[in-house]
Amino acid sequence: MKKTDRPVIPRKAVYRLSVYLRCLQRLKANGLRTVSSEALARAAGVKPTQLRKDLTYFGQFGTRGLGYDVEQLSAMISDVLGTNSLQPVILVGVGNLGSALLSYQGFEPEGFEIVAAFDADIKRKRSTKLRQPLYDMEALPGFVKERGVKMAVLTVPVNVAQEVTNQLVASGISGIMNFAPIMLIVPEDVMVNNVNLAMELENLSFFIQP
Amino acid sequence: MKKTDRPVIPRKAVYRLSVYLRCLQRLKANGLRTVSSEALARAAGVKPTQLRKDLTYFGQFGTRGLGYDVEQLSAMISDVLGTNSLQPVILVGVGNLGSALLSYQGFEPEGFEIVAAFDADIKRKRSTKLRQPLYDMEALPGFVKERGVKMAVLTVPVNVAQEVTNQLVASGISGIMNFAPIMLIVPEDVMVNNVNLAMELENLSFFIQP
DNA sequence: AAATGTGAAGTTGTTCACAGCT
DNA sequence: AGCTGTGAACAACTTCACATTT
Repeated sequence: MKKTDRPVIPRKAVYRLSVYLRCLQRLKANGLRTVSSEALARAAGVKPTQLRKDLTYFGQFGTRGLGYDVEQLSAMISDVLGTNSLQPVILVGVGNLGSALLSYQGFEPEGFEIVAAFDADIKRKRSTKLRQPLYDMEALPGFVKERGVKMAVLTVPVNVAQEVTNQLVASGISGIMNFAPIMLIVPEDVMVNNVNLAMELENLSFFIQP
Repeated sequence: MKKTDRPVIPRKAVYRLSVYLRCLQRLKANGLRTVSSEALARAAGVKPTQLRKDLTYFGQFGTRGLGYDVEQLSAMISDVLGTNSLQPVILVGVGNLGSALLSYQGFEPEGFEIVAAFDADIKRKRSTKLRQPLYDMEALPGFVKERGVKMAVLTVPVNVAQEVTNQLVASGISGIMNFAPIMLIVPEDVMVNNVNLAMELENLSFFIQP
């Protein structure tokens, strides 16, 4: 049986769902009750037809002649994305970037909470004052199982990234946001999202060249 | 005249170039001199044909029957990406995420240096000890011109993101790495790369749902 | 009349198959 | 013989055109 029981949905469409959700939140804050695909698409920076097509992957939510109910559409997107309830996330690798992300407070409002940090050498890292508890790697499997954590932020050095990933997978983690510049090898049912800030800059660098 | 005098290159191909470069650096560190498209592709997590196709956008760099020269291919990619020399980058918006990125030391080895930070209210932000000088927004145009800065990291609150973007563009910035969850409106010759960490988590969240 | 939902057409990006070097 | 380079086939994604609903 394939992983894709879900009617095949383009990954890009799911990304845009996140964008739409943010736009809807702003509209809601401005007191708007309904919005047309044209208006929402403009706010999201896409074509109206794309917005409508994206939504049809998940059902029908609009009213012809009228548009979409802001509240209702927000709710449905949150529901689809699984961000209706605060989801616990762990962070592994409390180095430079890791500590930076631990002190970043932008996840909570979006439905994610970094509930704990893990590192191979917790003594050396104690200096930094963190909001989250910091544990040794061996505490990982227990913590993940007990708290039912599904997602992890991986900010370890590249040379140990695969090894740590194996531990994460063995502990039951099924989603990894990977900051190490390496293609992690994971089982089919585990999802990896690669994020590389330097790479984003390189990409910019290329496209702005004279 | 179109912006695309450059033979149209898929943006994704440029991203992959960054991936290849990192793989090549590891190979070089391991003492390898040449590499086949198959080996490099495996390391990068893509198909060999895709790697070869990507490279042909920029020229011919391999030797048939032999493969690619690691050193030479690295050099050509760095050159294409414009990361041969250290590029100065500024950061605007020294809030939570902004300070986190300022303390992140992962850019320098990749060819980028955050040379200064800017904020609308530098007095309130003085508390944090930064490696980089912190200036008021009004110092921006002068600094950018004087130092020839081309790229900026934008980490201001979403409600002022567009306004600050306009200032950046007016000052001569042509590449923006935008962390605010909003589609910035910029002239055609300015490039924006959107990065949203919460969105990456949402995306993960969707795909790992049972 | 206004705006959604959607099959079909069009576009872009990926993979194949094999010709062409070394 | 081995491996790259590439036109052609294929697949994925986007846009169009318009039927459909309120």
